[in-house]
Amino acid sequence: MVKKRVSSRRNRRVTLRDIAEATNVSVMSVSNVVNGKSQFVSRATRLKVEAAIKKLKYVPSATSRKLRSSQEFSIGMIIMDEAPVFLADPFICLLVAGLSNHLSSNNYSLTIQGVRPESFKQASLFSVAGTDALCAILCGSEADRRKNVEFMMGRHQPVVLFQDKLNIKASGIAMVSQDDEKGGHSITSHVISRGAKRLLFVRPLVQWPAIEKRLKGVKKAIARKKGVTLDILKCEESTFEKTQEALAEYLADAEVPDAILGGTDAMGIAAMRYCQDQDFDVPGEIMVTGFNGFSASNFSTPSLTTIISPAYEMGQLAGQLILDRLRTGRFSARNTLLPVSFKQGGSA
Amino acid sequence: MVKKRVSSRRNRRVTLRDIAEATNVSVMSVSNVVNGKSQFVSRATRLKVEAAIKKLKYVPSATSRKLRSSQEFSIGMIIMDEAPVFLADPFICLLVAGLSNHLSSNNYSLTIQGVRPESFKQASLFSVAGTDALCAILCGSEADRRKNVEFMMGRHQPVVLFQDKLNIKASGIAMVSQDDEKGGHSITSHVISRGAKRLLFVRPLVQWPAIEKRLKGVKKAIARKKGVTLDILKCEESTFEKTQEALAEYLADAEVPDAILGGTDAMGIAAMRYCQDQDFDVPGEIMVTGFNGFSASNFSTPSLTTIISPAYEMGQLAGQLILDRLRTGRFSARNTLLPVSFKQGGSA
DNA sequence: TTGAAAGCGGTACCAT
DNA sequence: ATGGTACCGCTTTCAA
Repeated sequence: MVKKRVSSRRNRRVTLRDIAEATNVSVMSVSNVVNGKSQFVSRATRLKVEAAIKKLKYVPSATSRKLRSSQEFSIGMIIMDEAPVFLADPFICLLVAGLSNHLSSNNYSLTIQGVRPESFKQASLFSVAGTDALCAILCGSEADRRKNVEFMMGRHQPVVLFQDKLNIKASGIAMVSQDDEKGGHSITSHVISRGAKRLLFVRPLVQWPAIEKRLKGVKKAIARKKGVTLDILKCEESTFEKTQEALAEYLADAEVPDAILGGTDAMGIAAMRYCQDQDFDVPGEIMVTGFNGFSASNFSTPSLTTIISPAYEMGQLAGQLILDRLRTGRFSARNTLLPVSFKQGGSA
Repeated sequence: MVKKRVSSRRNRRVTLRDIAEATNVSVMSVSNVVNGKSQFVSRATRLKVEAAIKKLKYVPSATSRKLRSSQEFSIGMIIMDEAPVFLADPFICLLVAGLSNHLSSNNYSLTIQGVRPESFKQASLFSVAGTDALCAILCGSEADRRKNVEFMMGRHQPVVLFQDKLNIKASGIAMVSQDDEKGGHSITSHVISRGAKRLLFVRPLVQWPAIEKRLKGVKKAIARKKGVTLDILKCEESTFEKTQEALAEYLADAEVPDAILGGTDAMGIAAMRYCQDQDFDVPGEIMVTGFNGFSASNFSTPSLTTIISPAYEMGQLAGQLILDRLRTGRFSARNTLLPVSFKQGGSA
């Protein structure tokens, strides 16, 4: 005896079958209508079905489609940060916007999550999200980052890493970065050409590969110059107040630098405002620069000399790489480096 | 004859059944191990299964679980914006971070998407994401917003709206806002108490309900005061340059205002810097204020007098409301208004 | 153009 | 504590 579906059960979701029964059409025809495959459906059937869909308020189940077709149409993005406010940095926000928009226009969705470094593997994204591929921006030591990457690859999904340079020989991973080293070099050369001798690089305590690369560029620019020295100041966090506190402590018993190189725009501006509060003239007595300049670099007086980041484009590019990889089975580029540009402001 | 699963098929994903076969245990026991229900599994079985899981590199399928359990463990968030960079405003970023973190700690994931007003209904989030509930922050006329909300509710999911005040009598919707009217009132009263007579409110062209409420507060504060006037300047976009352009045009043939009230911090700072470039003293000749103050309000000289927004808390609260609603079937609050606070800076 | 049946990979439910 | 089986709602596949 054929089991009859109890269609009167309350609160049951309306399914393709309900539409099929209501219209005396097969489930497949309904499916074809829903998916706009009008080639396989007669006009009469389509109209009948569309009417029933409207009448019964049918909403397709994305999950069922995913399960059956073994595709998630969804990408996960993990943002590692020590602070809970993982979207505080405009760089991250632009990156995510670029990624999200590219995916959206290709009918993919983006699931995001911020995680603290110590609880990376517990991220609910991994257990509950259902993704076709993963993106991440990681901090920490190379060993730590490598472990986390291997964890992601253990999920049998392609991985795109931002702002990283891990040397991993696997076809499932790609990296998208901006040329931080060049940026660090440019901005340092600039202040040196303006006469700075004693430089101070202000950086967050946390190890971000991007910051290390900036610093590398800074050192390279100094290497050839006679009489130019570099101090490095680590700030516990990269907030306005913490940066100023750290700088105050440093200036208490160090010679005043000629130029302060901020690891980010926010740190640069915090430093600049502190110097001004101490009655130093910027850039007359102390030059100050930022990094990853967005609108905020215009907020200060003088405006901040900084390095402009292609963050939005990096997000877009990552989306493109991922979708191509899902289609073709291979990454068209494994290691992309996008150019940055120098922005002259009034602060250096 | 029992159909035997062809386990040699290449590239097939490893499933619970594979683990069950490999360990001579039932599928359910494997499931119970995977879900940590150790109450139902003997130690010996558990160990066997765990070993096989590691060996075969089993990764659970979130989607299958979702389909079977009729829960998505996922919330969607739609951010309506005319600009593609939908995460440009720190208010949105903090809101999203608060929401995401709350959901994550309850093992829910967050899917986000920015949409332009005219393509709201086509958002891929609706068709491909698979969510239990929806959040949104909308702009546009009340009629437009209402249509979009009705569209969301047509998906049979709870909806939480941020910064809105639509009067909708349905149990499936809740609203979470900050007290923008009070904020507008506070900041206006402040500049009036400092002697401002001619006020200029600078706002984006787009209709955000939050901006309308701020303006309402501004007008309320003025209503009782003799000799205080208000002009409203609409900027095409709320970017730095567009704000300054609009202001330049306004000042070309209007009397100089005593106070400029920025609709957001970014607009306030743009206005302030323009005034300073025109050699006006801030706050001596012109006072300037912002709204939704975050770290950027410290970036300017002088720092910006502004209204501090509980954006992160709003996100958290929305997460809490949603999860409660999914558990209990009803919203514990339908219309929440979070307090804002006044922040004294140097600009007014 | 239409339809019937299998099955995606889990969990609910019930029996033992 | 363990196992058998139906089934979540859709798409794939193949036959008509």
